[in-house]
Amino acid sequence: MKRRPVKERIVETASELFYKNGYNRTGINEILEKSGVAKASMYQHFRSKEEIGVEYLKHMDMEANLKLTERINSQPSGKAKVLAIIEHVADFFESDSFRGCWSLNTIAEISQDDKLMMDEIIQQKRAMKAWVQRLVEENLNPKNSLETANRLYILYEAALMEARVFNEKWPIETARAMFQEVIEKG
Amino acid sequence: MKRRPVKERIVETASELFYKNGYNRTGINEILEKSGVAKASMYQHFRSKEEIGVEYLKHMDMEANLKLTERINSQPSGKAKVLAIIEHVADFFESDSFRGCWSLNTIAEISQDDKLMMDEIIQQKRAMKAWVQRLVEENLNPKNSLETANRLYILYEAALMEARVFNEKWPIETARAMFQEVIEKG
DNA sequence: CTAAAAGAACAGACTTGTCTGTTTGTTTTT
DNA sequence: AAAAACAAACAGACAAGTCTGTTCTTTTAG
Repeated sequence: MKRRPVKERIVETASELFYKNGYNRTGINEILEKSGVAKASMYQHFRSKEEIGVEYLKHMDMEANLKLTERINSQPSGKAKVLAIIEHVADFFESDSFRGCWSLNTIAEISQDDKLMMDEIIQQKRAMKAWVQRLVEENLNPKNSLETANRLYILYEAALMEARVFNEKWPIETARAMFQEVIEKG
Repeated sequence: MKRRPVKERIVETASELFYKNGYNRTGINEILEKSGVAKASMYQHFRSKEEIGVEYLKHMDMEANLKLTERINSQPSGKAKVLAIIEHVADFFESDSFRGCWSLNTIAEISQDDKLMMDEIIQQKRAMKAWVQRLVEENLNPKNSLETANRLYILYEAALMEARVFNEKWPIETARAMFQEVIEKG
């Protein structure tokens, strides 16, 4: 049986551990043990832990974007496609590994000087905000698409964050109700 | 000149450092240097770093609650008192040390097993949510005070979080606008 | 078809530094 | 003189990253 490439194994193992236990609380050695990769091999692919951290952020982002895309594609054009954002959060919450937003978790841990990771996080947040705005423009007819997108975006973020903090579902329900009103009025 | 009590000096120094640089990235020794306290003295007052962490959370909470109380008291009864919550966030954002919510920053860093700190954080969040609900009940006449409070609460949290992530003011403005609509409709 | 060469990946000891927390003993304050 | 605070060495765990050498797999050449 052939094992998967080293780089993939590292990123996947690191992603699990970073997301579950945090970036700072997860050591290189633990990642190496769990992924069955030798240290020297790892440092062939990554110059530093921070580089693995960036790949972790990208990996999580990609997976989430795939799922969100599916959710959106499964809906007819119009309001339903926008609402899919909140349904996506609800799905995410139901998964047993749910620990909120990887970006927000990570940003709280690292130094502002960790440029590589900071830039990736900000970029992901801006991309998500832009995505929401695109969805709004394509599926709603709001007077002010930026304002509408801003509202939906902070509701999305709040749902994700608060569901994690309380480990309860109500923030998602609350956000969903507000989402619907913003969409209706749009 | 008489110095302030050791315990206070530690909590205040730790609070600055924990909030600015993060809990995990701030070592005991740095706190001791900056506060001018000897290690042995410190361990007379605290059994562990985690205990200092709890005091940090309480300290930040108290300071913020004082300011929010002032803000609320300076407003006439009615909608203005509820809106004071968002004005409080705006104030907080303007302060140059602003780094978002200390609780949410900390929860991302620590293990779920750190009972002392986790409990303090959850308790603070529940207390804030209860405070919002009390304000709603005393100053508005909503059909459903819990639902209204939930909405205002997640908007408050979103404003705090997103203003920090982007280091931009728009999330607060967006939240303020939504706040007003929730209040009007209530 | 086989054997040598090359390139990955593996194993793990080691360096350097950081961290929390302990201990012992001295100085300051009250 | 008793209590509090100080100073500094120490212990032990753990971190990231380096280095040496071994094993396995694939490529290449005769």
